[in-house]
Amino acid sequence: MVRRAASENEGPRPTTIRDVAAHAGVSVATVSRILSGTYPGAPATRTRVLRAVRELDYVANANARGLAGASSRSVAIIVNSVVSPHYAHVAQGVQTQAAIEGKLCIVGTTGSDPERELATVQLMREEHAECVILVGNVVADQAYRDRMAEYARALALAGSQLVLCGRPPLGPDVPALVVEYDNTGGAYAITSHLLSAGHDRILFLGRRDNYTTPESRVAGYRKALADHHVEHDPGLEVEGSMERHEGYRMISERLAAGPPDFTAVFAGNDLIAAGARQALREHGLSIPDDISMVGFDDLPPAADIGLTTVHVPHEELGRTAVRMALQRGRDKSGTPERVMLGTHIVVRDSVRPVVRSGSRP
Amino acid sequence: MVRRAASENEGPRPTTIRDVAAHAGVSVATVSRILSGTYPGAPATRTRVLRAVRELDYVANANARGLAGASSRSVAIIVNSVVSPHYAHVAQGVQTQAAIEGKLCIVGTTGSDPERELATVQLMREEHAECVILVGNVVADQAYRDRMAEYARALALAGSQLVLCGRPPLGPDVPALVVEYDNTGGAYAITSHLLSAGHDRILFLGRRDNYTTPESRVAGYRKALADHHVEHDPGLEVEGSMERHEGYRMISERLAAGPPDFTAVFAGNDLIAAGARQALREHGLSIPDDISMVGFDDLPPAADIGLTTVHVPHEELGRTAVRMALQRGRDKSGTPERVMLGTHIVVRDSVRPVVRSGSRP
DNA sequence: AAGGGTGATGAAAACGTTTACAGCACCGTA
DNA sequence: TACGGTGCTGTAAACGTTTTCATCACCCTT
Repeated sequence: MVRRAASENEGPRPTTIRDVAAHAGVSVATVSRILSGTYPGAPATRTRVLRAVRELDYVANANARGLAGASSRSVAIIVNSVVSPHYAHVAQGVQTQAAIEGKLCIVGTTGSDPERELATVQLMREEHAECVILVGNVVADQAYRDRMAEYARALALAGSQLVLCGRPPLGPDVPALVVEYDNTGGAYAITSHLLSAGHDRILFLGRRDNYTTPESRVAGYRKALADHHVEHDPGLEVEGSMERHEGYRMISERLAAGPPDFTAVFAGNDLIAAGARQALREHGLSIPDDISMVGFDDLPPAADIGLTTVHVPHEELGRTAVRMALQRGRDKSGTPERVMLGTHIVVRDSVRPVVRSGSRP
Repeated sequence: MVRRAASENEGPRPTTIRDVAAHAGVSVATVSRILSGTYPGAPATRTRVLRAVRELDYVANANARGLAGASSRSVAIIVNSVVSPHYAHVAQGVQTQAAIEGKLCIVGTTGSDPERELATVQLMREEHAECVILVGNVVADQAYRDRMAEYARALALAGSQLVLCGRPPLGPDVPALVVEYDNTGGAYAITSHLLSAGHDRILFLGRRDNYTTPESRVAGYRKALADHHVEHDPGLEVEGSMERHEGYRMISERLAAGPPDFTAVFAGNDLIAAGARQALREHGLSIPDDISMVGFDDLPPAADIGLTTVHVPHEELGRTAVRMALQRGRDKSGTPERVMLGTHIVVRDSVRPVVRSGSRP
């Protein structure tokens, strides 16, 4: 808040809409109207204004614009971490769509810390973004649902729209949009792929109860077993989180306890697969000759190691989230509140048919 | 801009500082002062205000705050793409430091399109972030320098601070900060590592003139050769961009032309290394038994394929950029304008000493 | 030629903060 | 007891837009 006397020139200040108006010989209202595209305006005036804008290198002040009630020019996304490939791809999708719509993207990271998540949501509330996209796998208990419902209402009050991305819906009376992808279907399909190749001892890596994503994947795995009339051995479901070193640990511990009692591995995601693969190799087991393996996500490591996996439309998730939110901002009624995107298998080279010893005497 | 009659209640509206003031029985000025921490205030008042904030679930309006002249609460970063690991890690560093300082992070992506870069910078100018961090490798011509200088001045005028991250400085009179890392030093060190193992035919993959990053890496490579008195064969420098498929292409084309005339490969970055490795394998050459290989960046693919490489402090780049910019915002004079972070070799398992045929008759 | 409509423009009131300035009570000192 | 000082607090003026409402000029119809 620097006071400036007319005579005392303390350096240039940014150009305002008033400068543009003066330079073009019109009122600020006219400039505002022409720039926001609300109003065609007389061609002559229009030209003069645009020239003034160019000559003065004017850009609007987003704060003033937001304050005066115009719709915000930004969307927000909250993720655990930007370096994790899944989040990075979703963020990329959000970015892309935001750029197409001429909007900016605000990113917040939580490091899976609920405390920081709350703090970030508060910051987003301050910012009045058009929507806040919350992405990622979470604990699916009641406390979580309550917290999300609270976020949704607070954000709605601030003029934002909460979008849950890859999370389950909260309930009918919570003002939140949901974009999911088909975890269960993908897991079902790829488990069937293994079963068709004759594998009936499939080790599932990365079970984690109460976490929505691994839970859905396990569900697809079990359903496929059941539909193929293969007995379900709970001992084949190994608990662990969705990280590379966890995949390494799970296989190492298992093989330390004895020789493999499985012919195929279904890794909860590609990172786990990469870690598991390394552990298998260190035990002299190669993929796919000794053990078949599939993953989930179809992220960079998968192509590198020739992994058959389930493709998840990461970027499309982000883009859809933005599209839905903005469309809903325009037309409150006609837009769906929930969308589920499909997943599909990508076949590479990590699965071999089972050779049954003694089947050909 | 909805008009509200006192009687006609059209749904709740977000709490403002006025509501808080009324609820606590003080003036808005007092609330503002206490919340911004400018002023201690009387303990009793303080308590009352904070309670009112809690009870009404008040969060400040960032637009109003920004407009009224308070320093912005956000930093901005512009990258080519969020999914590219290098950018993702820098962005993560920016995120982390921003969160520590209680600030939000605005991210823009350009897809290496100068047009979009300009548009993004304009959006950032509108946003009045405290700093705008521009990261990435670029064409190092005069047009680029002019454009950057223009950005720097425009942003400075809008109250922002331009920070160039991993780019060379622009000149003394341009208001920009620079955070670099030692490309040449790292390339020198890892080339020396290969030379010490007896390799004197080292294929450099990913030369690209006028691009700052590969240029610096080639420079380190050449300097190491010279210092070790190894003749420099320009035919060993292969042109290509910094992508995985380019590494694949470069090796494939070379091997299609004849048997390898090199014993080691210095890939311009880890992605090139991954692609090159795949091409070598498809020609029946394995690493490190047949060919030694080193990379640059120390990003995820490197650990997976056991690649000896140069570690780049990606996250630290981002954090340093934010720290420098904010510090400079506080204390205009005392802070440096340019910082160079060190790089160092990470030895894994992709280099073997040369076995000279005939050296032991 | 008068009247009604239409389209472009301007004046001014918001939006929700921060902050300069002024006021006011209270305390310790002269 | 009067007086300057010291802390708190309130009043009100910015900040730069958008938007409502009013005005004005002009053209088409009758």
